[in-house]
Formats: sequence, C-alpha cells, structure tokens
Amino acid sequence: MVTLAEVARHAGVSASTVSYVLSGKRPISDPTRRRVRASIEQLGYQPHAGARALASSRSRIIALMVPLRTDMYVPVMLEIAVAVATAARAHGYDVLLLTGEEGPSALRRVTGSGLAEAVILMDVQLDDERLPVLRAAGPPAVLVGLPADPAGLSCVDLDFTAAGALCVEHLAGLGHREIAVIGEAPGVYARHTGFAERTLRGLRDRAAGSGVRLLHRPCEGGHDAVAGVLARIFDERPGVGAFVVQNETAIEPLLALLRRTGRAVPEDVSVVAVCADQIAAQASVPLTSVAIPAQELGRRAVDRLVEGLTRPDAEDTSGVELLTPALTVRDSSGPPPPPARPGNPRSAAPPHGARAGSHPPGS
Amino acid sequence: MVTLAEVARHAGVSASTVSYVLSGKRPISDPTRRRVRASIEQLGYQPHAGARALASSRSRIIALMVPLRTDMYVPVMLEIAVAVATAARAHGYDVLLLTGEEGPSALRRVTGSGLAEAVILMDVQLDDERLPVLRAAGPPAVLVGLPADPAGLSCVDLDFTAAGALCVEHLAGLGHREIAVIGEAPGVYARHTGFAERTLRGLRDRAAGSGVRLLHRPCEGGHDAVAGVLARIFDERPGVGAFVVQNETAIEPLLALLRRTGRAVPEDVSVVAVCADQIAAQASVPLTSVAIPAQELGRRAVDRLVEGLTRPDAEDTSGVELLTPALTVRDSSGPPPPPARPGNPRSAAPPHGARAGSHPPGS
DNA sequence: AGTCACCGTCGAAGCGATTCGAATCGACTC
DNA sequence: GAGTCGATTCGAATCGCTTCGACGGTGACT
Repeated sequence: MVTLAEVARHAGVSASTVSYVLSGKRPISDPTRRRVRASIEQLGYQPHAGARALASSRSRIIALMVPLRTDMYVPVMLEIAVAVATAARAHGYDVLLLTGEEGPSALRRVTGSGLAEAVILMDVQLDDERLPVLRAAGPPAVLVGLPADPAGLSCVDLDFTAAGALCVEHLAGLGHREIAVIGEAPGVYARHTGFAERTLRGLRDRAAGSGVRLLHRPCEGGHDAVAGVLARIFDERPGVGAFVVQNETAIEPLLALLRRTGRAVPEDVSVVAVCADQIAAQASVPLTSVAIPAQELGRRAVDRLVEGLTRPDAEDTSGVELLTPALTVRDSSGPPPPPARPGNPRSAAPPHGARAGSHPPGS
Repeated sequence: MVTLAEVARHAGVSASTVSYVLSGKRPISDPTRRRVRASIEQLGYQPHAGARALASSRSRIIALMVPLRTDMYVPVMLEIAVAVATAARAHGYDVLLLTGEEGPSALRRVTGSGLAEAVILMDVQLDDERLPVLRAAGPPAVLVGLPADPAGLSCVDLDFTAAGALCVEHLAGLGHREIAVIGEAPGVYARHTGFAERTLRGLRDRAAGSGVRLLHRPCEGGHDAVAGVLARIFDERPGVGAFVVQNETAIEPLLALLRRTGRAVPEDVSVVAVCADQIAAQASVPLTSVAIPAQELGRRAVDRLVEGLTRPDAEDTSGVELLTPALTVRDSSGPPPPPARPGNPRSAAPPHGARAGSHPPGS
C-alpha cells in the first residue's frame, strides 16, 4: 500500500505538504502542487481511511438506519437509501448501513467508536425509542419522518397532512361527497407511525371543511384482506364514489376488485393513491396520485446533515422541514357518475352481470 | 471520549493488557480480566474504530454494492441488503452501502483506502465491468449472482436453471403440454443479467426433455405491456394452458387480465411464478411459486466472506455455490381443463360474456 | 540598507489502538 | 540454593495521517 510518506519522497517534499495539497487547508505554490498531484497519480496513492479518521477525528461516514421490518413501503425505503448514499458521496461521505435490529445501541456503537460522524434515521415512530439517545449524547442526526415531539431534532418528511388534504381537495373538486380511505395495515397505526396518522388528519380536516363524508379503514396487504375491507365499506356506505389508498399492497387488489364488481375507474369510482410515482403510473389503471418524493427526501436529509457537520457554528439546522406534496392527475379520477335515472341502472351500485369476458385481451 | 489508556489507568494495568483482554489474543489472568472488564463497563469505553483499523489494518467493514437502477426486483434487493447487514453484524462486521453509480472505481476506493476489507456485489451481469477489478487487485469478494465466467471468483446464487426446470416439471407433472413464459423486461435480457437467462435455459431444457412446447416473451412491467404480450401469446398459441412468470410487476396484471378474459386460475389456466415468497402469497390468487431466498443469499454471502477473511490459509473459498430452489404449491396451479366436449364450451378459448359483475365483493 | 510581513514549506507531536519482545514473579527441578 | 520454565504483564514501536508552530526567503516599506 502506498503511503503519504512515499508520495512525499517521490515528489521531493515533506509529508505535511502533501497533506496540505490534499486538504487545501494551507496555500501551496502552484508548481509544488502540480508535482505532488503527479506523484499521487503515478503511485496510485489512496489515503488510508482509518489513519485519516484517527488523526482528524472525522470518519467521513454517515450511518443510515433502515427499519428491520421490510413489510412496508419497501420500494420507497430502498429508493431513499440509494438517494442517501448517492447524495452522501457527492459530499465526500460514505454510508454505513444499519438495520433496526440492534436498536438504539447501534447508534451508540457507531457513534461512540467514531465510526460514523452522524446518523440518518428512517421509519421514525411517533414515540421512537431511538430519540432519547439522540437528544442525550446526540450525534448530529436527521430523521426522515416526524416524531411526536421533534423539539431539538432535525427532521425531513413529506407533508403528509397536506398530502391528505390534497387528495380530498382533488376529489371534492370533481364533485365527490363520499370518500373511503383504505389505509396501511392496522399494525402501522398501532405502532403510531407518524406519516399514516398525519395523512389521516389531513384527510379528515379537509373533508370536514369541504362537506365530504369520510370513512377510513386500515387494511392489510393482499387480495383477500382488501376484498373484506371493500365489502364492509360498500356495506356501510353504498354511496361511496371515491377511494384514497395509502397502502401499496392494496392498490392492485383494489383495482381488480372494483373491476370484477363492474365498477369502472374512473367512470363509476375514482381512486387516488399516496404512493411512489412509479407504482401509480404502472398500475393497471394509471393512478392519480400524490407521490412520495423518495429521492428528494434522501437528498435533503444528507444536505442538512452535511451542512450541520461542516458548519458547527450555525446550530439552527435542527427543526422540521416538510416537503410540499404534489398531486399528479392520471387516469383514475373523474367526476362522479350522474345520479341514477330511469334507464341508467348503474349509479351507486352497478348492475349484476355475467362474470366472464371473451376474447383474448388486446385483440 | 474514553480511551484505552484511561481504561488502563482506571484498572491499574497497562494499555496492552486492556487490549489483550479485549482481543483475547494472549492469556490474561482471571482477576485482571475481571477488573479490566469492570473498568470498561464503568467508563463506557468504546474502542476507536479508526485507530483500530490503523493499527490492525482491519476495518471490520464489508462493502455492499447495490445496483443503482432500482427498477427491478426491488423488494428482493432490499431484503438481501438487510440480510447482509444482519449477518455481518453477527460476525462483528459493519456494512458500507455503495451504489452502482460510482462503478468499478468505488471498489478501488473503499478497498484501496482500507475502508472496507471485502465486498459483496449484487445484481451481477454476465459480463460485469466490476469483475476485472476484482480479479486484478482483488479484495476478497463474493458475488450474489453468477457472471459468465466465475473462474477465481466466489459466487452465491439461486440455481435459477434448476428453478426453471422445477416450474416446467411441476406443470408437466400436472399434465400441461403448452407453457408460456412471461419474462423480465427486454432490457434485463439485453444487459445479459445472468439469472434471467439461466432461468430460461432451465425452462427450455426441461421443456424439451418433457415434450412440452414453450413460448418465451420478455415483458415490461405494468398493465398495458402485459396485456399486449398476453394477447400475442394467445394469438400464437391458443392452446397455452399454463404460465411461468418471472417478473414481479407482471404478476398482478397477468392475473387481472386472465380474470377479465374469463380464464379461471387454476381451473382454466395455471400460473407459476419465480419471485419472492411474500409476493406470491399475497397475490390475488396465491401463487404456486419458486421462491427467491433473499435472506439465505445474503447470509451465505457474508458467511463465505467472513470465512475467507478469518482463515486466509484456506484459499478455496472461491467457487460457485448455487442454492437449491424449492417450489411451493399454492392455489394457482392445477391440471389442465378436460378437452372440449359438447356442452362444455370453455376449453382453450373461454366463452365471451358480459363484462360486469354485480354485488359488492365479499357479499 | 534594515526591518517587517507574509508566503510556502518543513519537522515533530500527536491521534488511539495493536503487537512483539522483554521483564517479572512464583514454583519447581536438580 | 541457583537455574529454569510457564504464566502474566509491561513498554515501546508502529500504523498513516493531520495539524500546529517554526523557519527561510522574498518583496515592500521606511
């Protein structure tokens, strides 16, 4: 392995000079710098990470803690993780992957050993057990998500409340007055995961303000679960004309079930989703949706962290940053069908018909 | 920050003694060890990662390179990544997250700087540009996936050839003689991603050996693409009675389209998938499937790596390890329908019928 | 011409562990 | 009773880099 000293000898300067060429912390004359650069290139020198971390007490590593349970929002999680890694590299940092399994102690470990300078936490619970650790010995940290009490913490998240409001607004604007919400699995609410509850609040508040009736049902993933929930919804509220879905695994089952029961989307029923753009666009009916800006979330988290790391004077990096949601109109939302009139049997409850289609699809 | 020296002073021993207590590389008397342990505990000592890496030239970090494009197999990717992180921790290693973006140079960087001791590569192409780097200056590495020429490399993967064979075997055993394969996006084959081609080979070989006609069609994700592919398949081979799907985004669209065209699964058409178990189980028809053992893959990769790292004498850690696939029978596969006879209009081409269903689902 | 800044570079002192040879202390052998 | 051996523990060197104070030289200013 090539060391700083060898580079120095090769370039005919002292080790410290090479170091300063690399860090730019002191002025080095142009010819010298050129010479050193050439030697570095020629010898293929790479500074030793450990030695560097030891001497400077800066590891240039950010720890990223992803939840262990991969039962939720998986594509978004990975997208955020990749965005974090990419953004971190752009700032010269590397990313250490931590799973939730070790819990709060993992934070102490990587932080206390100087392995990581800072941490990014994903999938934050309203009352997260990792927060006390952060507030106490607090390594610099950014949460992706919003806990119940964000005081003193730095958080980035989508404004899910606004996202919920946006959905209702869109549907109400089209004329809908009865909306059903198909939510995340009950467990998600039980864990008090912030985004789910905030979305719900946004939905409810805006519904109340717009004279819209709202029905919310948590829902496990999978076809059968969705079928059950859907049946109950139509049972309780036969007049429901629009759905808001915040559960990636419920989307296709929902669309399939609507189709099978003869409800056309968007002619008979509108559907709006809160999910990754790609999923919305690829659904069997391209869905009007509020996207979860995974890339942006990851990038912002890193940017905030790095800013706090490089300028420790500006202590005001804490605080909550909520990204403004955007609703993309696709093919799944439209005005409610006209009220039932003679000769038009299909309004709230579509007609019963045979179940089978005939020719091959697309023909 | 607490240092080794402070612990030593507190325990009344020398620094080296503390070090040996920690590493166990030399015998330490019981009372001393106890005393040192107590001091460590009391002071909350944590060894400095950088210093340790410098002195021992072992960073206890494994780099994990995930592909940048997150357009494929996302859930599996994340599951493997998490499994790798978990397994690595069990061996006392941490995991550094690298994206494919930086390409081969990222390998040189983390490896040359001593940041990571070894690497795990995911999403390996048949002719991967990262392989030369590995073969040349070769840091210890394990590939998850199988390149064209695995000579001198350590690889772990599912035996996709066997997986393909297993699918055909299962369907042929049920009596099917015409099978259509809905594959990954054309781009995946164009990139020569090993697993896709190997699965295909397994399918074809076994089909040839079992007197089964096979039709393979790559397929983009999303409803429309699947519709097009499906139409072409039925056009060319009206007698197709079974599908093998290796494309997570095509599964639900396929099921939906089959339903819509009046083909019941498994009565009229059988479907077998190669995908994550969870997806197969949660599909609108629980799918008979060959699972991709993500956890196992991640764990094996780490185990191999750690073994090679701790016992450098046994140089035989290279070589290919293919996990044996297992087929789980669920609800989507069954014998083909009896040949058409008078009064039974539905055989290869189901009857044309009205499109709408009537009552709410589940009622 | 002498002094003062200042620029560019050097030398040396750490950073906090690991590791190897050597020292210490009883116990035991001859 | 001196020498030896084994079990422990200590001291010092080392890993490769950063950083701070110091030093020589040049140009400006008086």
